[in-house]
Amino acid sequence: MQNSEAMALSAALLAVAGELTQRINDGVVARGFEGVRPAHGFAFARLAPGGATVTELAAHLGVTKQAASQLVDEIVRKGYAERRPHPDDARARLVVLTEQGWACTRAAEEAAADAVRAWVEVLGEGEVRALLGRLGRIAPYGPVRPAW
Amino acid sequence: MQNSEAMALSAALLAVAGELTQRINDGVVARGFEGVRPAHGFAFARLAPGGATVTELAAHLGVTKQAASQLVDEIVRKGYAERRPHPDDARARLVVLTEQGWACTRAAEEAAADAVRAWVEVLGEGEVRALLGRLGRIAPYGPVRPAW
DNA sequence: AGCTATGGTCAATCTGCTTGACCAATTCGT
DNA sequence: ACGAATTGGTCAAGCAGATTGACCATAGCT
Repeated sequence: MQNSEAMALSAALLAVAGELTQRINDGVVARGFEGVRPAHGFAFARLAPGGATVTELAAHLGVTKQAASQLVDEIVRKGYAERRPHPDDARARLVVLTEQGWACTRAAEEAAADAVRAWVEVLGEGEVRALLGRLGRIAPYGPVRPAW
Repeated sequence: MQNSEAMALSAALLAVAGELTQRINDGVVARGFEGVRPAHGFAFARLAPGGATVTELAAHLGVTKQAASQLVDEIVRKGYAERRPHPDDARARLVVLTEQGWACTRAAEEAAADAVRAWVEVLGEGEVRALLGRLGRIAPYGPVRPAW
């Protein structure tokens, strides 16, 4: 495979990812959740199952814990999450989603589904599923980082 | 297609795109080009054919022309590009890559090819080409923006 | 008990980007 | 042809999100 093809693939991937992020965020805002940024969505995804500590969140987002702490301040101030005492560790605090935080997460899922629906219209459902399967096999572990 | 699947697809796409960006940038740095950020690569891509004005670059990157101008200052200072008078418009200046800028662009292509090669080993060349084809059909127009 | 590692915050600073003001050259309208 | 509006570009100030560094409280190990 030629270098230029690799570059074209990279460019297409980045363009699609950037567009998708934009669409999801716009969709969330359009559903009435103001003051949310894409990074918040990735935080919510980590908090959703059963909450997380600031340090865990920092690792998930690939930033310092100070930055994660600021982000938590922000989503707490906006009513999407709250800090609760950690059940097992008196040093730690468990950050959990509020009901509004859950609602915002559901809105993001709907927005993602809307965006993907546009792809299904172009490629067909089977192709999109195949895309998911292939991406899943090359997706890395490690923190979720901005695409640039 | 369920919302949760759309979310999984989005997450996989973002993860792959983020990882790819990281790898390309690391590869460029490893080839001896210091002080370059991913955004520079996208600027180089626009400048490569025959140069561009600051305003065109701003449109391509989806930022203000002031931000684009700063970025040009930076890559000029680092020796990757230079400002030349515009042949047709005395107000404008044409920003073109230097030889070092071209070398850096080639390094980025090689790094991209390295990253894609890892995918080929997992999926096979045919599948990767299919991926490129599918992404190409859903890739948007418009500026290249950070994935978040 | 003591020592070290870990979770978290406060404070200062940096970087990339935005808004706002402005100048020089071009293009448009009559 | 000539003044008005538009366009290309820079300067300056300020903001937002992140980083580094210092510090405290609790845990865990020996």
